Amino acid sequence: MAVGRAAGGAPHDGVRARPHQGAPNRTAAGVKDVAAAAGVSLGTVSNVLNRPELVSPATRAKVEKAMESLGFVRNESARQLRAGSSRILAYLMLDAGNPFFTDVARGVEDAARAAGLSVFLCNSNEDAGREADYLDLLEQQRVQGVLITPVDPDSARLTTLPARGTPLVLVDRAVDDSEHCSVAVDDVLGGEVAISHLIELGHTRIAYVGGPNNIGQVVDRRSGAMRALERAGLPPDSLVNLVTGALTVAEGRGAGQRLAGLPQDRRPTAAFCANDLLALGLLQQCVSLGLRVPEDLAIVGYDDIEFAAAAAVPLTSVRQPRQLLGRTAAELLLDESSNPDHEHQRVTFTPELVVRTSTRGT
Amino acid sequence: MAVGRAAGGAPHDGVRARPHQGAPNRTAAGVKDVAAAAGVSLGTVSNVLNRPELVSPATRAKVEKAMESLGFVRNESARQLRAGSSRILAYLMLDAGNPFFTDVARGVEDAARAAGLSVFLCNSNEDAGREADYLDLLEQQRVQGVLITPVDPDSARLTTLPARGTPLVLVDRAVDDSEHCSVAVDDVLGGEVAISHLIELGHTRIAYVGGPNNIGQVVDRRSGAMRALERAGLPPDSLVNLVTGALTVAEGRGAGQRLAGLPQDRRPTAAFCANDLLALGLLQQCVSLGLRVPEDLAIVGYDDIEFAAAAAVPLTSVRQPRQLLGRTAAELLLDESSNPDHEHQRVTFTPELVVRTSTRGT
DNA sequence: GAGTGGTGCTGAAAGGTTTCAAGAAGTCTG
DNA sequence: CAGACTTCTTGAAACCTTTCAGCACCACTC
Repeated sequence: MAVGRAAGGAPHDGVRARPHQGAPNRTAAGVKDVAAAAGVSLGTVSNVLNRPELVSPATRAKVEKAMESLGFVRNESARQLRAGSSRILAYLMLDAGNPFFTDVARGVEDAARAAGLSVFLCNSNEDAGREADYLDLLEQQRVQGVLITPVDPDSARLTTLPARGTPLVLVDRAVDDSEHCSVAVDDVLGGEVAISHLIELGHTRIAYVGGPNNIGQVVDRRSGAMRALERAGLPPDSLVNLVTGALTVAEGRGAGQRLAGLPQDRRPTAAFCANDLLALGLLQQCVSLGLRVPEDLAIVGYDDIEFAAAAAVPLTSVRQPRQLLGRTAAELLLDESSNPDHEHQRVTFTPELVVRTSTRGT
Repeated sequence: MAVGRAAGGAPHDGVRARPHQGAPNRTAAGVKDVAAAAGVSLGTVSNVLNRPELVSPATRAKVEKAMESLGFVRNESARQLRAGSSRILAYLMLDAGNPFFTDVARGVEDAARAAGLSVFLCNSNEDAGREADYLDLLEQQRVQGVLITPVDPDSARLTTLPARGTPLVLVDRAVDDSEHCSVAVDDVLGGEVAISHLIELGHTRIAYVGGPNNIGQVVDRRSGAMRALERAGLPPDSLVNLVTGALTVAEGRGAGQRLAGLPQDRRPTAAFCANDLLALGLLQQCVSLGLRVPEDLAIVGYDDIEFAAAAAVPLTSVRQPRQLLGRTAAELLLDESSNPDHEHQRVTFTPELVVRTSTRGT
């Protein structure tokens, strides 16, 4: 058994074991037992559970008392097997550690709750294998529907699921097919807005920090950046690619290290990061290596997470309507799973640049 | 149907509807269909699924081909109903938006994955009602076990679940009973360490920012703070309580507003926050209202989340072994659910003070 | 060639719930 | 008071899988 270990290495008061009073674990009471205890039939118990209005108040009370005293807990597997429907939605997130996605999740939860459903969160952690495992699991569970911000938007699984009857809505990712609903923010536009802002401020050598390149958001935001350059008549190599292994603070620090290490005449004067986690890491590392932000390096992030405004230098960022994204996606999913005339839709929101000190200075 | 709305209010390209090719939705193929297609019996298909080594390679291949071509997806409800066991753990988090808990969740996931199980994340969002709903749901789902950071550690549900056969491990909360395993960090000690640090720096009027008071962590960290005062021979009213409604950045800002509004001779010279989210909000607000940190106000946070180091003024904080916490909890849960000789344990880790600019200055 | 052992497959039962057609008891209506 | 409704309750079937005792077959062994 694991033993208490201190954060700092020194052992603390550690483990205290106690006798385990032999698990009662008697097989749980079922509807049958409740029926017997209440002196009614099995069907009546089920009615109390599912259509209480059909049961006379007296009988209902009897049954409910029996349930209470037996500690009856309905077996959801059996219910779902027979009834054929689940009361659960799942949101398969790209990175649960990124506040952007937890904000989206909050929107999902609100919408689901309003419809009387519960939400299970799953975290693929930017790993295609985990994503695939979770999709298999969710399909086997026969959940009502799946919301997903995919690692790989071209995965075959994304089409087989809905083809076999599990509705699936793409979140923060638009796909140009007619297989799914999707809810997204225009990432190309977001990239364009960010870079245009930097160009207006006079920057002509700009780093794009993001990766890996199989993540759609990374690619789209870069193409928006390229579009902005083109529009401004700047050559494509004005954008210096700094490819990261993930969209995390740690990777941002790594990028900062690389950037600060460049000779000053080749170093970009501004950086646009594919998300705020990268931007915060980059910012922190650059500042600690002695670069001034924004004088030596202007930084633009993406997502405008709550921490962006509280950073060492408040971060200019591209804001997305996070909760609305989640709410809308959940609503589309609910429509798809319950409305026979459902039409797939692609909803696109517009991002908005929030300018702060990291580009504009004080 | 929801319509695309721009983050900034201006409509964008909005919705694009496409015809929905009449859902095939043919009732999914079951083992029976697979058996028929492969020309074997039902039991054999089940064996291929669960004990492939009992089936001859030739037959197995036939069956697998049939599964493939029929798009067979095992019905997990039926499996679980018959087999009686789930392959899922759940972690019911206090606040999915707090990076501390997502780090814990990562540790849980790693341990579960190593044991071949999957994890569903649920978010109570500091709401006792939601927490209760989720516990009901999870019990009905008959998950293998539940990890929980409870809103209310004294809730009756926390004892009925294990009494009825669903193992439950408390995370980040030690309870002094013999009903559960628990994994926690010594919050009293953490509070004491934080305040001792401030006292050493000469502070004698210190604010404690945290709430609501039904959250165990808030209470424990405060009693640690009181203990430190006592030890130093300072009167109890050296600690000024600033009660918040939740442990969030927004509430931290609110507290900052209140704090900065105090006349200078009554304003505390230091603040200890019940977590880093509060501390970051407090820091941001105070700085923007013109207070210098740490000169006018020293700040200590709690959790040492990744963003603490990247804050406007890098934050002194009390670090906890987050992933280890999750991993250990999951291991205890697995032991409880599979080892008949399981003994409940209470594992306690030691927190560690990480000193940064927000107290010590540059 | 009768017995022995092993391998691979079968078929029916079981698991806990919901559903539904039908029965029972009670209430009106004329 | 008969008939027509209502209102409740019942019991069996169905959902899809896993499990397990047992059967068929084959290859050996003495």
